[in-house]
Amino acid sequence: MAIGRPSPSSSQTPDPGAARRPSRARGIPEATVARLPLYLRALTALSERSVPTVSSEELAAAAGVNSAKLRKDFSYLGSYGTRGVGYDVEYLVYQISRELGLTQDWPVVIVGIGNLGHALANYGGFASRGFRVAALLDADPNVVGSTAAGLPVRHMDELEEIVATQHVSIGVITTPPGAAQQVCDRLVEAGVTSILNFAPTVLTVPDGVDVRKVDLSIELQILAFHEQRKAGDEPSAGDSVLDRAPGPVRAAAAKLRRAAGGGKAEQAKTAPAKTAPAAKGGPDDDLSAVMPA
Amino acid sequence: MAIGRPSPSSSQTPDPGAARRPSRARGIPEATVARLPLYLRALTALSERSVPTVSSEELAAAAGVNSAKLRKDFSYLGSYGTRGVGYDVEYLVYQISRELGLTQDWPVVIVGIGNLGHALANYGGFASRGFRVAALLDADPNVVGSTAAGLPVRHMDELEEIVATQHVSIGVITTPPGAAQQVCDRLVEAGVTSILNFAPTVLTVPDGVDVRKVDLSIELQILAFHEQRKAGDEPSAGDSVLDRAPGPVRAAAAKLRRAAGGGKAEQAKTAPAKTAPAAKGGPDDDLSAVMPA
DNA sequence: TAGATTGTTAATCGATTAACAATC
DNA sequence: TAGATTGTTAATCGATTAACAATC
Repeated sequence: MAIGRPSPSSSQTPDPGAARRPSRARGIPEATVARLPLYLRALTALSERSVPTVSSEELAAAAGVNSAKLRKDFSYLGSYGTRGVGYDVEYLVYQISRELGLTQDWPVVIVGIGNLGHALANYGGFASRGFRVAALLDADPNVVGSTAAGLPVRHMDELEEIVATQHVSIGVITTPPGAAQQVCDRLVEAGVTSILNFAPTVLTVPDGVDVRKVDLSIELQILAFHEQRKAGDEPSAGDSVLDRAPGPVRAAAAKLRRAAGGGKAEQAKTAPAKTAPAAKGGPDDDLSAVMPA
Repeated sequence: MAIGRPSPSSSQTPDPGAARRPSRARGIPEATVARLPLYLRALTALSERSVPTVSSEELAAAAGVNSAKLRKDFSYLGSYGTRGVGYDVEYLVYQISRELGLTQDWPVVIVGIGNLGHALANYGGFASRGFRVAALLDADPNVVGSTAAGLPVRHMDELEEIVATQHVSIGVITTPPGAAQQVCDRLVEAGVTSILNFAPTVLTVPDGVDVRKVDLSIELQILAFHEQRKAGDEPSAGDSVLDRAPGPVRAAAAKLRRAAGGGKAEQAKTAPAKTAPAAKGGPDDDLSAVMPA
């Protein structure tokens, strides 16, 4: 039960782009890339406090990782530290910023200005690091024309022109799930090659387009999984004696359950009736009939 | 870490293995747990279309993963498929739901009712799968008393009572970063053991408490990293000939740069002047002086 | 039965970590 | 110099994937 579970990729993105990209751009591992923003944030805080240098130990603590990992991560960027001394804060801020591409301007469009779109438009961290909201877009005539975060909401029809003239390469999708793929297609068609998806849908994109997703409900479900196991009386699924039984016993047990037909539905009271071919027992079935006492 | 909440699954069979179970709950890999919600979503869609069975190939496509991975994932749960046929949709929906703990009710508190808190309170996916907003909380007297998503915003002072009486074990933090750790401490003290953090801060929690974070600005920075490399005109950092040079050459180059003192600032125009001890050149320095043509 | 598809194996790949030589 | 701390190595761990025997 690791504390923090600073989820190497809280990103929760199975990185759809990674497969076809020259495996790892520049040889920097994805896991390392995902941590660079964390280091940068910690370094920025140190910088604001005018701290001149920091050791891997201190910086790692601030970023919530261990120091060996941090040093390994930095080793992919180059040798930016000084043995016996540590890292120069300002210098490292600059190097990581540059590595992440934050020394340039990234115009972004947000599509779907509902509650979440509003929240994102107002998000301070947006503008802070090179990202700039180029436009807010919505398909709903009732929303178009209103303002959010001081910007007018424009109609989807303007998408192509905005992307082209403002050189937008990053799009944020905050539409309802039903509209997400369609919006995604249109963004890609217009020239956007990186998409941050807040809609709970799997997006299909052509090669060369990166998608990352942020999914509240998935995060909550992962928490629930672990929470369920803290409570003490865990469901026994998959942890029954069956799991530790030798192969032949398991096979025999499965066969018996199949023959019996309805054992599972009995035990798991709210389970749907099993009518289809896959009606096999899971490992949490009552196996008292076939297991030695 | 044990908290006083009703046993979530008291109807389950006793678990003889619980006592000696290793830390990783049930031996299901984290990566697999993180994908279960994805499978569940795809299965739910199939269920709504009354599709009775699905093959690993079809389901994998719908979830955006490859089928070998899906079958491996499912193998951790048990044998819920039928060779030659596939998986029973309804049955699998139930099994995964139960595995994730979604067959029980999860009351959740949201702390910090700004734009994002509002958005989350209104988020449909929240209620859909066992999660229920038990309370909205804020410290600002101007916000307290207003309503969001039909619920009254209550004062932080009520936190402890709400958590205790409603058996809340999951908290969502949508406060400004400066308040996040303090709010987190208070949630933990009150008995919350799972936290979903939207504030851009690293939270420190005691053992037994899980934290997951959702961080827009980190996601954007990761996209920017990859985007930068698509553009074609990559910065040369870390990709210079130096990286491919043999050790001795690198060492010599570093030494020379150190002696020269200001080489880097020249080349990287916006780099901060290097004044501190760690003022070494990075791999993108101009090395023409020491590298063979 | 013949065809289809699962569940599992084993090879591979990538990420983490402790330890320590290099070196400031 | 002596102490401190990096950068790197190597061991380990965990995740992915293709392939295929088992079996419906």
